[in-house]
Amino acid sequence: MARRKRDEPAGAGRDERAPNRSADHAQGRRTGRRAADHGRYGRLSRERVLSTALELVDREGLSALSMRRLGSELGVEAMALYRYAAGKDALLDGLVEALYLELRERLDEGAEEGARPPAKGGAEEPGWRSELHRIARATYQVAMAHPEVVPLLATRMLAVPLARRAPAVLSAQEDILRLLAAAGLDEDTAAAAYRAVSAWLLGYVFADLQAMVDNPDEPEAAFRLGLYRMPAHDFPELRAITPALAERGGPQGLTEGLDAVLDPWVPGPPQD
Amino acid sequence: MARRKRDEPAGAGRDERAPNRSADHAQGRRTGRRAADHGRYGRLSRERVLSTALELVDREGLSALSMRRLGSELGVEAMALYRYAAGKDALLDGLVEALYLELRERLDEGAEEGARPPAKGGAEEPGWRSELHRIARATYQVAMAHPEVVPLLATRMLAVPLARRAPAVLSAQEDILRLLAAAGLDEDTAAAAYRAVSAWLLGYVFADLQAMVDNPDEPEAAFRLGLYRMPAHDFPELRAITPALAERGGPQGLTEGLDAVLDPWVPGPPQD
DNA sequence: CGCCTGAAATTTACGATGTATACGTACATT
DNA sequence: AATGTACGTATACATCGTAAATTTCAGGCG
Repeated sequence: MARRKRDEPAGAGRDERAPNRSADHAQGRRTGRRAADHGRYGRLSRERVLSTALELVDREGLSALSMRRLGSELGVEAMALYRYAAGKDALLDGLVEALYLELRERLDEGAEEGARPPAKGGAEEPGWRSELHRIARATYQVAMAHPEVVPLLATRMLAVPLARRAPAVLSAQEDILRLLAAAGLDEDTAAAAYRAVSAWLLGYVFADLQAMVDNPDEPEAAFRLGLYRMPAHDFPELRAITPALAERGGPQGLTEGLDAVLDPWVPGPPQD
Repeated sequence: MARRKRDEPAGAGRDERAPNRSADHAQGRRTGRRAADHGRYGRLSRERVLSTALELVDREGLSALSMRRLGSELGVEAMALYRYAAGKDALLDGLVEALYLELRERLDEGAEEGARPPAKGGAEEPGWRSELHRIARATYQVAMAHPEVVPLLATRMLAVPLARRAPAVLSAQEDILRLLAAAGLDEDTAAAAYRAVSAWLLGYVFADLQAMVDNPDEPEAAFRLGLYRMPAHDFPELRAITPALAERGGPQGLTEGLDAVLDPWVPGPPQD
């Protein structure tokens, strides 16, 4: 019962502080990397664990992510990872968090341009809608940059309750809610609109990533899509439209749909 | 090299024919169930495997589904399942297929009422929109009846290319496309509209199933949602709106949003 | 300097999982 | 009754997540 009194994992939970003291100094060099080596490239850290995991998943897919494999990728035994993520599930949640951190980065770096189109003529806020679009586009970009991680967005969203999500995740949701409030929506309407927005964002990303390609190396389009194996006369519409479905909707499809989805909830005209 | 010449798994692929000849007769009884017992309750079949798997997942969650566990649920060794599903992934695809079969059932049984509101006055088809709503509602019902399977809808959709999907899946998609064609959309518009519809359906279901409850047994609502663990002043909007978010949008939220999502693509007025 | 302490990473071990391969067995057809 | 074949079992293996104990390292203190 007197377990875990000392030797507690440092940042296994959602603790923000990094467990390495001098973050980037290539330390452990003093001894000339003699024994045990402490990982291939200096000490471990939650950040290093997560970013390496993200690279691995991007490169080889979700199923390639195992504790041992990630460990070896970091030059470390599997069990060493348990200091930085409480378990595999926590690691996956960490990947989701990493995506949201990247989203935040993307949003921040794109923030210093055309600071404010200083309110046209009416009493309408001009800012909130374009801000929402900006968020949507950035979300789309992040998702397309890490398609292998996208399933986790759905999976973990159904697994970890809102209140337990990483701050990076919550803050993205808070951003959207703030914009909806700026649009003048009262609390109940904002809740409905928020659900619509998040449903659309997620659904659109999934729809756009939908696996269409059956045989990637085939030069002929129809064969690439595997059309020949679709029962020809049973699904004529589907067969006819598959090539068009294989194109991506892109970010503008996202923002257009976003306006449409928002339309029932906001007072003003949708676009102009 | 000369492997698998005989003894091929019968229906492991997407083969439709059932491998048992007399489907429901409680066969194998002639010998008085002497030796080996052939499973606890008569022979195996793809249908039995899938429906048992579905029950198991509904009851204990996706992570409870393992080959051995499902085997023992059927009174059979794990390897026996490989005659009916080529592997675990194929089994998961089978679960998705089962959901679509249930969708089909639900649609068929609800079909014999108010056969046709016989075209009001104009040249507009009145039927396609309400049919789409019907499909949406049925989809919602199926998803809510099997929430543990819903993640698979996303996961497998990104994993198996359209042309390889089960007929039950394809036919559901074909249905939607047929309705869009009936609405007068040309091919390209129909493709865009179809993407919007499927994105919305999927996203809405996910949004509505989003895990909000942190501590189910708590009588106080705020505690049940885990609000106390959400950094209070960092996410004020989110915190204020969480209780409203905990309510489900329900099927009417789905159909309303569906109309909104469709609005940019269809010619006529949205509702009337 | 050498020791000590707590943190970081390793070692070892266990049970569970997916599945390849080989084998048995019962049934339907002849 | 013989036989071929569909169906299920038996055995085995590599890999997985992770609990527990152990070793190794870094740095503050005498």
